[in-house]
Amino acid sequence: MLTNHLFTITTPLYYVNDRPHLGSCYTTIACDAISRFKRLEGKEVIFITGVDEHGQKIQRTAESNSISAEEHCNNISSKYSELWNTLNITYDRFVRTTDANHQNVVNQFFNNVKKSGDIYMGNQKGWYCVGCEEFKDISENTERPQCDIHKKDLEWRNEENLFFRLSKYQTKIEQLVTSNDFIHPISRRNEIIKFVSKGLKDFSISRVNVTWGLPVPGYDGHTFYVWFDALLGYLTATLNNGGEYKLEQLERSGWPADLHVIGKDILRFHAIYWPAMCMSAGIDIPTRIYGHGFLTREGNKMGKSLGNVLNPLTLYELVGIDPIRWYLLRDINFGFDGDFQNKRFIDLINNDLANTIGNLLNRTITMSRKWFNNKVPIVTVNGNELIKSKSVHTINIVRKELDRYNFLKASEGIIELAKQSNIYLNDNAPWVAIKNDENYDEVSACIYDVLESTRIIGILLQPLLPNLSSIMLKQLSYSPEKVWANDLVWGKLEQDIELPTPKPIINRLDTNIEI
RNA sequence: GUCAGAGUAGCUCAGCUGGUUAGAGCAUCGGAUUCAUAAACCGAAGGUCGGGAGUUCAAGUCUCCCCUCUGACACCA
Repeated sequence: MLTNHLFTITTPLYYVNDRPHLGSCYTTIACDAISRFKRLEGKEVIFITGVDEHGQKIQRTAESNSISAEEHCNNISSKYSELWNTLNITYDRFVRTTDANHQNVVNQFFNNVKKSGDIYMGNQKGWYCVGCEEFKDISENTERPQCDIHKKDLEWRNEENLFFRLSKYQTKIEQLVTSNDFIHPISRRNEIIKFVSKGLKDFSISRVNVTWGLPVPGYDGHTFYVWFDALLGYLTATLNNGGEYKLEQLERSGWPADLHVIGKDILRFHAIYWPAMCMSAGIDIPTRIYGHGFLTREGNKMGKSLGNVLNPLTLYELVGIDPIRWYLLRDINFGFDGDFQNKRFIDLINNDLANTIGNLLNRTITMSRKWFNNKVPIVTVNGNELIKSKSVHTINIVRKELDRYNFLKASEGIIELAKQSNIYLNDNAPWVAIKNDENYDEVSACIYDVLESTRIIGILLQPLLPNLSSIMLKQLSYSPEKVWANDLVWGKLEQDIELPTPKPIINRLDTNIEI
């Protein structure tokens, strides 16, 4: 397999403690946009997503709902896959850490790491919060410490755990994280560099009191802790291509991942633990880690306690997929935090999609049909070069920015072309010119130019708004190819072909709706 | 607490190595138009650039102090 034609991208494996929220949607939609872009650029993409299903927290949630952990995981996992299907996410693999094959991969990986001499038995002791399920960094001499979050007394625990020798990889990890392209965005890279420079400590990879997890081979009572379970899901998913689940098969299956897209909260584990683990297991390390920001709502954190969590499914049923994607991709600077604002959401959709782009398509097709026998005009004179050169310019910008995962800049470029096209129409006023027969050829050229720039807008929107894009192109009687290089050429719209009656490509949102 | 980043029009942000009247989009108001989803187009208003001091012929842009916010500071799925 020609690996340079492959592009492997992953979302995090979402923890199935609760149903999916807008944050996981954001990550997944970003990955979807990247995947679609890469495919359009001619790559063969392996788009991996999935769920992380083990751990005490899940066990406990299941218990509180009086169902088995398996049942709980099945419920929530299907909520995820169903949501991705509803949102038309083009994922190729959906991995569950409860898959039998996953255990197989985990065992192989663990054995490799063990052979490298990087596993040892140690003691994990400290103040432990049952609610948080973690050890707190509080001095041993503290009397009756409490958990800040749960306001409960902490328990002193001294637990036998297996450890991974992360400290051994200090130098290699330092080199890795300081290299230019490994961690994005740069602000986060600096945090990681600083963290690593303070010295890496070994970390525990097993738990003794958690039954809902994968057993560690050779160590009775131990189950793998999250990082030696969940992260390996990427490998399991990569190997899920009809072949054998052998680590030796990874390289010809699309590993290493070209891009792990994750939330900033788990950056350290992906940028430090994970590559060190891969080095130890003798497999290639991923090429790039991209930590994106979090979403707030009207300036506040989204959370159950505030009762302001935005349910993606509700939002979808209210406005459809295009507004959601447009808002997340065009308004949030990928890599930074974003704020979801009701008013801004509505303004953005109505302005960009309905008014600027939608109306451009509508008015241009209407004119073309009205004056050219329901068809695309036949051009006999050269049009103004302005819109053509503007289009070519926009194509370059959008491709360049998408290649950097800068959806915001790419979107702005597209909007700019739509604005220029609207201005071009207003400046040339073909509806005035057409009243004089002498201008017929000139008007043909003008309308064709704008139909063409609108087609290019439709093509460029494919990775960002696949649904809206396809509606636009259908109205322009244009069928795009799988790879967009040939579509992104001026003059591809056939002349003298029928144009159907245009319909609004998206309805304006009522400015009074509450999301 | 320590370190890092940020505080510029109502909102979201641009403003590279200091240099003429501080920019954009959205929101607001006005004009004009009708091909179009009362859309597009043109224009106006709107900022003592967090506060204070300093360097300089000149500071949003450099230095110092203060205030506010965000993030990191190891086991947070």
